[in-house]
Amino acid sequence: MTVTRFAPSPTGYLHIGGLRTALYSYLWARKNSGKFLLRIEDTDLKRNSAEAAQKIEEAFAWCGLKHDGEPIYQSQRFDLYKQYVQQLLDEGKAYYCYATKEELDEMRAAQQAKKERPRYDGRYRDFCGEPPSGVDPVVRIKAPTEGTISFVDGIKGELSFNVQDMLDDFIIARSDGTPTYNFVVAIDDALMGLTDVIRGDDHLSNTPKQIVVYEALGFEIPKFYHVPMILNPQGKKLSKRDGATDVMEYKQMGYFPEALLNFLIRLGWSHGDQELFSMDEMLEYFDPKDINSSASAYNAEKLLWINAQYMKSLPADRILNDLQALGLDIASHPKRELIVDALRERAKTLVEMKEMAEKIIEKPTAYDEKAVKKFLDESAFEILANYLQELKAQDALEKSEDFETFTKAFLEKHDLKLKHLAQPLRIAMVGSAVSPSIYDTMAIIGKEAFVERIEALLAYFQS
RNA sequence: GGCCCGUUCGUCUAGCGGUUAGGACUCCGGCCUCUCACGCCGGCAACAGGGGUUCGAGUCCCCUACGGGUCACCA
Repeated sequence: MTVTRFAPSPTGYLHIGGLRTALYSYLWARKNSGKFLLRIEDTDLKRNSAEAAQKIEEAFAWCGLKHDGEPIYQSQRFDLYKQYVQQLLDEGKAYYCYATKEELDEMRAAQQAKKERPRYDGRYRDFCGEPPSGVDPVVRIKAPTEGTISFVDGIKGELSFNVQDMLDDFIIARSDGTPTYNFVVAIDDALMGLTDVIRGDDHLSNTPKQIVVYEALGFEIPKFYHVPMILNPQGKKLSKRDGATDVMEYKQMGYFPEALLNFLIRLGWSHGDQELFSMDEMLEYFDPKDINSSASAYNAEKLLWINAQYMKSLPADRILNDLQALGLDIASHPKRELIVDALRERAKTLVEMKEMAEKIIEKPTAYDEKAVKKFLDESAFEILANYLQELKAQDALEKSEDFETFTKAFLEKHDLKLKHLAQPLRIAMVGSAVSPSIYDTMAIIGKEAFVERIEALLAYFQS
């Protein structure tokens, strides 16, 4: 069975790059009817964690990514890790190192002065004398001192690292007894039954270290996939300064989670020429072997376009629901579906749609000067006054078509073209020369309010 | 600096030895049209450079350049 995981360190929120690797892991597990697990890498006790984990769960929930089982917190498994440290100690595969930080700093400085790679020199590797007093030792693992460590990366292909310039006897337990990252990752991945480790390629050079741990402990080595990073539009590593990196910010900005996921899956992965993928299609087509081996730059315009595509196709009640969450209360508006359908081809985000809807629903508080100047002359007022009079005499105008029929009859009767009337009516309805179809706009506003708005416009310019 | 990974239009990408190098976003034209959008049609635009291998190279190999990652008692 395929088992994958997402293993963030608690940094406070779910990063958009994290979401992409999580999505890849999620898809691969689900596609193979396997398991997708969540593990919080909080071995550094100096950092927060409960709150950060909650943020990740929140973002997952918004995106519809479900992990299997309860999240695993490394901070709660220290006893377990200690057993493995002891096991390696007992088997002679690890040892206490009494070198102080100062000593190590000195050693590194000397190596760098000689233009050598900084690495632990193994001074306590075979030490069996009397330990220096007053030093809390760290535990180091005995890494191989020569040869190569090779593995096949599911994305990058066959990889081979020369032990001499990658490894040293790295620390697996700090002087306070807490275990370190590369040690616990290997243990947890093995114990959790991981078959496929999909992670950012910033971890690529950790992999040989983790393989050392797997081998020392006799665990089976999983398959690795190192996913290239997401770059900012300038081609540099994506950072907070590049705008929205927190997944939940996209919710605030009016994006659909489906669109964000669609955007992220296409960043570094493709299936022929297809751009839009439903979750079912993602599950059908996704395979980590098709992930690109080079980094890709974040492109906000493409995301906006994808969101617009979802805006056009998502069901109206779903969109209504999301608008409600953004504070637009039209759940009981009689024309709520018409509002969505009139705006879904114009608004690229929910926030935009909310603003556009408000512009129609609320009566205009001002009239756009340019539009007034361009479209409201004497004859326009006259036409508007006539239109108003006949409109008031009409009853039972309800649907867009009703307004259209009425308006066309009016135009024909007075031998006018629509262009004489459309823009003046728009200004009356929304205060500017831009709105959806005037008939839809009329229907949304309703006959009573429509009459009032024309009257208001005429009154405003009579004084 | 050592090691590792990478390099097709501005961006995301297709390509898996023989293509007029395809699609998408952006941008620019045009059409549609009650405005704005949407949609449709069209256009601009790329194989980092240099060596090989081969009848033939974007595709395979090497070098150079550039970009990224990583070298902690962080994860």
